[in-house]
Amino acid sequence: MNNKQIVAILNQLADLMELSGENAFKVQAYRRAARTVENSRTPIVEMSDELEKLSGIGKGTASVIREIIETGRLAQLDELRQQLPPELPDLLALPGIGPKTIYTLYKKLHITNMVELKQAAKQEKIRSLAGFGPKKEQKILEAIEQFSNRPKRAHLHVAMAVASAIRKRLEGIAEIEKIELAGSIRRYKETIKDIDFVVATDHPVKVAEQIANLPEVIQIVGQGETKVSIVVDVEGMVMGVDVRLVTSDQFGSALSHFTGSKEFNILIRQRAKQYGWKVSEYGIYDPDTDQTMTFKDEADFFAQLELPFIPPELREDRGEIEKAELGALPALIQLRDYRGDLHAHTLYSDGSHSIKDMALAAKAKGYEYIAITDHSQSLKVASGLTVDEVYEQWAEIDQLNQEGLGITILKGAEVDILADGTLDYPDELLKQMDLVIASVHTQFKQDEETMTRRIIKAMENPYVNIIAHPTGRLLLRRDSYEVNVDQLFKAAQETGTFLELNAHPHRLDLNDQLLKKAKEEYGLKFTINTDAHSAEGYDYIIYGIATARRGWLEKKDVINTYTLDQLRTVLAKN
DNA sequence: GCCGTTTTCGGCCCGACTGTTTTCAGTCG
Repeated sequence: MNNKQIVAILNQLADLMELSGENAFKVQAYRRAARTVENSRTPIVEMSDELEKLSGIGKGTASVIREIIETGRLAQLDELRQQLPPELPDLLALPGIGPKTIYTLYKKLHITNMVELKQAAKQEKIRSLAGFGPKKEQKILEAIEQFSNRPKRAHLHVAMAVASAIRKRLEGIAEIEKIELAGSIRRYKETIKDIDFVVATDHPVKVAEQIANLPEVIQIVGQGETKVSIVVDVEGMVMGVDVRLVTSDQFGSALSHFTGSKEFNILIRQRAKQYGWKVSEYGIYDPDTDQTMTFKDEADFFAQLELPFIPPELREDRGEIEKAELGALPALIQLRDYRGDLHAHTLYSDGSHSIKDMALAAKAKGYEYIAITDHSQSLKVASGLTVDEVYEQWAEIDQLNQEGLGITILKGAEVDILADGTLDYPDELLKQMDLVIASVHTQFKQDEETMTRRIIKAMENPYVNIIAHPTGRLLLRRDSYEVNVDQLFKAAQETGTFLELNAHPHRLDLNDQLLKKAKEEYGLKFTINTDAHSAEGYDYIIYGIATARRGWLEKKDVINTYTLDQLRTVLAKN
């Protein structure tokens, strides 16, 4: 029973309790406990005796968790499952429909799934219930309609593209004084549901009207004096956008409020409470003086609570407030610290530019070095290189380095880790490379033990420097393969292997939480690479840096910040 | 169910918006 499984059971319990009309705070307590387990450094199984020490876990939840650990199930949950129709929780996914509504519909009209709900709404059975009316009924029908074709979560780079198009529009509205991105996109979360902006203006109604009339708008979800919610279509990318309208005096507190995360905001409010104050998007209210303090800048808002500026990427309730209080926030890595990309493909395999073009593009970014790492021979779909082709490529690299392009090109390869953990090139070839990346591209379905052993075996090869995209996930498309990350991190530590943070917005692998864990518990160093398949691919580095920051990484944790000499030293593994 | 520099009871983050209501409940972020 791992932490993830325990989290899933606790959350299911919370969902079902909520649906059966249970006290909302009780539900919240289980959700909070689930969160604590999720963020726990050690496997919960190993600390069964001291569960009550964890914040948010008391006697009740502790015994629930113990039951899960010992029996693998939870009687309370099984009971709720018996009482409630199995498809009822699915209805929670409908926008605008919450647990209270679902519970009432179930109790009064015996609605148990989406089909029955649609039928009841169409037959106008819902409007007669107390607290319901024709509009609510209509909303339910629309929610079901939109459910299948509403905007889904988007990859970060897609959301960024939409955001920048909308930002340009906002910049054209005369009454707007200041614009800032907020919400999860400002925190660089790996996928984005909708885009938040905070805008300063003295004419909110006028501004709201102009925003609602932008050419990209395909739906107006809501429009008030403080907020416009729209759905936009930017070159086929459909996303929800919320624009919050405040005065420039309120901008600082509003920006913090709408940047979140939700959990971070709760901690901020609790902190304000210690001073006897109340925090809202409009400022900090002091009941003693009946005054609301306002803040033009976010930093001033934090300062009022005796906190330094906390970078948005850290605002996730992972200990950042505690560290900020002590003045011990990490000095997060920045884009300007980055000296070169160590994972790039060319025309030799499945890239779309030549070695020279890739090198010159890297130079144009201000890089000092770049590693060419095309695929290895068995990966036929990506035109992996035979041994002979590798030698050909090296001749070209030698030639270019001799010509002197103003950037050093390193000889490398992204070598497949075969199903049994052996590598796709002989050691004789690997040992001549400046750096060797190893990665899994096949046989994703292996069980955890096999997969873990497979990757560790590759790390044990004396010539392997880097494991690329270590968990193999594809965001919004494919879960990571089964692998024991603790064993992986331990092996990386013992063999001196660097784990990659793959910056491609479909991957971002390792993710933020694993980076933090690997750094804090195993003291690992990392490499951030874009896995560029074209010159434009280098641009994704911003997502790699942002994810590293979310993982609390500093300059010293990332070998791409090293000078060429320092880099060569750490790559000379043996 | 959790928690305590307001400490073992009575709170639990706060406000906007919507739809149902003549004062509020549900949902969302």
